[in-house]
Amino acid sequence: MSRASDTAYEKIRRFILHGEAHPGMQLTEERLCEISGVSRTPVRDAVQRLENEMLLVRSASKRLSVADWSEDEIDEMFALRAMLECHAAERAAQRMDAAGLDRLRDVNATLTRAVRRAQPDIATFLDANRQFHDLILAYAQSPRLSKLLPALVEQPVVRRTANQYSGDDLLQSAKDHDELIAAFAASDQDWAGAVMTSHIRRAFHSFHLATRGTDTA
Amino acid sequence: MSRASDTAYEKIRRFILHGEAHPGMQLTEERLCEISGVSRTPVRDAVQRLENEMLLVRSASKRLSVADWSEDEIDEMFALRAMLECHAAERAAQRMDAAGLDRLRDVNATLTRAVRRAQPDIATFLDANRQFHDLILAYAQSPRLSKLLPALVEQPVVRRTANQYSGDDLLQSAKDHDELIAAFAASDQDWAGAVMTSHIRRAFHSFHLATRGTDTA
DNA sequence: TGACTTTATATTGTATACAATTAGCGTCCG
DNA sequence: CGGACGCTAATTGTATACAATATAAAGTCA
Repeated sequence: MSRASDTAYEKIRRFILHGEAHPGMQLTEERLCEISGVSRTPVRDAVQRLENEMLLVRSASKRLSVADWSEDEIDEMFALRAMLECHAAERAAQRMDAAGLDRLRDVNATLTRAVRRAQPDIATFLDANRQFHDLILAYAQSPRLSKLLPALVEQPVVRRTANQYSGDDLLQSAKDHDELIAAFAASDQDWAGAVMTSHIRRAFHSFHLATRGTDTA
Repeated sequence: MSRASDTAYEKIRRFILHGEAHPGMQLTEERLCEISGVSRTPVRDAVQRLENEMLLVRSASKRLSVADWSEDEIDEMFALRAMLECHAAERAAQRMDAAGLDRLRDVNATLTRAVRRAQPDIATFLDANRQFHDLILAYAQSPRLSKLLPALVEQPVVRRTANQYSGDDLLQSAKDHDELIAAFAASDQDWAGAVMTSHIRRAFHSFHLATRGTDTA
C-alpha cells in the first residue's frame, strides 16, 4: 500500500505486538492516529488490514479493541497453519529449483549458527525462520496461499513458542529445515508435506506445554 | 461494516460477478463510485475487501482491475476449499446439536425439492447450498475459518459448476448433504470430513470437465 | 428509589478538497 | 528513425470537515 497507510499499519502492529497494548484493550481511531502519526484515512486502511489478521477486533457497535484469543482459537490457528503450510511445502516441492535450494540452505545456515551458540540468539532464529518459511511460500507460487497464510503466522504466538524452546527444540527446528531441503531436492512433495506438518505440530505442542503445562510441573 | 461501505461492496461485487465486468478490465475508483453511488471513502473500504477476496487485483502502480484467474489458481482454490471445508465439517461434527440438525434438514429439503424437478431450479439450489455450507461453518465455531473460507467460495466458479451439473450430479449433491447430516447426527468427525472432501472434489472435477474437458468430447 | 427518557459527548462513517504519483504523449535531440 | 526527456492529464493517497450513530450521564416522573 501507500506510505502513510503502511507506516500506520506497521506502527499499530508494533504497538499491539511489542508495545504497551494488552488483550481486550479498547482503542479509538484517534488514539491510533496519535500512535501512527497520520490522519484517520490511512489509519482506517491499516485497521482493516489488522482486522483481517484478527489482531484487532470490532465490537457490535464498531468499536475497536486488541484481540484476545481463546485457547481454542490458538489451537485452531496451529491446526489451520499446519494444513496450509503442509500444502505450501507440497507445492514448493514440485516447483523448487537450484537457486531456491541455495537460498534455503543459506538461510538455514544462519539459523543453525544462531541456535548452536551457548546462549541461542532467538532474534536471529526468528528472523531466519520467517525467511525460510517465506521462501517456501514464494516457491509454492499460489497468490491465494500467500494471502491466507500470513494471517495465521501471528508473531506473538511464534515468539512465545520460540522463547520457550529448549536448545534441543531449536536444534530440531534446524534439522527439520534440513530435511525439508532434502525433500525439496528430491522433488518429493509427500515427504516435504509430512516434514512440514510435523514441524508445525511440534511447535504447537511446545507452545501448549509452555503456556498450559506449567501447572503440571 | 457501515451502510454506504456495504452497499458499495455489494454493488461492486454484483458488477464483477453478474454485471458487465470482464476479467482483466481496468477500473478506476471514480468508476466504482458511479457504480455504487457513494463517494470514494466507502468505495475504498469495499475495494480493500474485494482485494482480499481476490475479486479485484492491484497492479504495481496501484491501479485496479477485475481478477483473471488462471487454471492453476482455480484448481488451487478448490484444493484449499476442500481442506478448509473438511476441517469445518470435522469441527461442526463435534459441536452439532439438535437444532442445527433440524435446520440442516430443512435447508436440504428445499435443495432436494429444487433438484428433483423436471427442470432443476438452479437458483434455489445455489441459495440452499450456500445456506447449508454457511450453517456448517457457523457450527464449526471458528472465527478464523469464518474469515478464511468465504474468500474461497467464489460464486462465479460455484455457479459455473452448478450450471454444468447434470440432474444426477445435483441429486448426488443432495445425497452428500444427507450423508453429512447423518455424520453430524452420529458426531463422527472423520465421516463428516470425508464426505465433505468428496463433496468438494466432485464439484472440482465437474468444473474441470465442464470448462476444460470440452475439447475431448 | 428505580426505571425510563432526554440530552450531551464521544466515536465512527462519509464526502470532499487537496497533495503526490503515475501513465500517456508529444517533442526534441542524437 | 529511435529513444530519452519533460510536460500534461488522469488516478490514487491523505487530510479534514461534517454527518450519523452509539455511549454515557443527567434528569424526570411515577
